[in-house]
Amino acid sequence: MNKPESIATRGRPREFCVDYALAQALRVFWTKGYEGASLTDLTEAMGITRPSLYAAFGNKESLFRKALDLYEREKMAYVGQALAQPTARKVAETMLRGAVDNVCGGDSPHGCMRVIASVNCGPAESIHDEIIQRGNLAKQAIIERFDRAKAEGDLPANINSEGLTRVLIAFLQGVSIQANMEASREDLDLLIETALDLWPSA
Amino acid sequence: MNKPESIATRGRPREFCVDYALAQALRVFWTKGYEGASLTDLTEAMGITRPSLYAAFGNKESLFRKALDLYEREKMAYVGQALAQPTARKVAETMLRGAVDNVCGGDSPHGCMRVIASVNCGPAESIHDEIIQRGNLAKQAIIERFDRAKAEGDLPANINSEGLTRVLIAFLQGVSIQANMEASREDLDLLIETALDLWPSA
DNA sequence: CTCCCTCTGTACTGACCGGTACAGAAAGAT
DNA sequence: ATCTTTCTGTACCGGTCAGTACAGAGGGAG
Repeated sequence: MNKPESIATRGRPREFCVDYALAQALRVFWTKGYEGASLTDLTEAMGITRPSLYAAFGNKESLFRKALDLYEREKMAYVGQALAQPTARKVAETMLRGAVDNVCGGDSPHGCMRVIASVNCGPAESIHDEIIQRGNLAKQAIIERFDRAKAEGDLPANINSEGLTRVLIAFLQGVSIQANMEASREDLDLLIETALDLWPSA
Repeated sequence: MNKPESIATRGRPREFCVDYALAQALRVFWTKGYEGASLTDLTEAMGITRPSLYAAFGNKESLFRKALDLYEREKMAYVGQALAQPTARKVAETMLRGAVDNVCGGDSPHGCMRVIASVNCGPAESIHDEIIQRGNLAKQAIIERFDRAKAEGDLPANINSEGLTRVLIAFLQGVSIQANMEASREDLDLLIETALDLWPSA
């Protein structure tokens, strides 16, 4: 896993695996946020030196973006699965359980990387903006899914889709923040079970 | 407001008002978090020099603790008011409206200082721990209030008090995070109105 | 007035930050 | 073998961080 992928190129071949290094960088950013992760933290975790990092990933900010891409691709697959569920309740349930799994998963750090990074991005304003933008895309997708659910009759017609979406997102953010505040898996399960008890029925 | 309080002491009198300076420090910590607030940010906002800051407040961490005390004393008074409401629904409503007011209040920054600081405290682990501890105190108070509500019959008996408390806290954290992600007051009002629609009735 | 005490601003410390210049090493190309 | 290209590690850059040494200023006490 930690070896090059060697696609026959010129010059001295890279001595580390870019994907593995990126995965390690993701772990660091995930636990410490953007500002909290220093280049020393990153290079030590990735097992490479500073110039190698800059040659392979550009700079800290573009490394973070690549790590965020990886995070959304691998760790937030449950969002897509959730949207594909047949009912609004199943959408919420899949998303909430996915969030808890994501946050409690074995050696994984605590909290959602997007939430952590949005608060902890420091002076890198563009990162904050990008996270907001990505979040708004997801929010829109959920709103449209709930609109469809209302049309299909598995959500009461008097429900405000955007309001319910913001509530669901608040639950997800609650999972993230409470996990970051040392809530156990049982605590988080209790949170989402109670949340699902409150969820509107058709 | 920016003048000393002069309680007749020996030595050269302090030339600034400690309370005013602390209020300014609170604004900086609130907007930037613990790590994000540099001593330069703080001293400029407080209108004093570094040695004055250290003489009056100890160091950055103890200044933060004093600012956090001030925050909880002045900006989170609505929590106590909420707990004194006659019904569980009123408790939740008062708390949610207070949170939105707190986060949207005029020149005030965005997001709850405790949420921001808990994520953004960096290597100062003791601050993280202290915030968790203070949060747990509030959580326990809410749990007990909901237990009382169940005994008084204004909350269904089959409700799990701790679960409902975690849900309410998740709503509050959602208000904070979504405010930090540039949600408008209308957005936050929509969030809490929908949340209150879901709130259990007796 | 002189002594003492505490605050004031200037100017500094060592450590760390993100980022890079440079020389050498390792591969393909010729 | 030599050239070119790209990666490697060392050692450094200027800037900023939290924190402080020091001398002077301004007050009460004697």
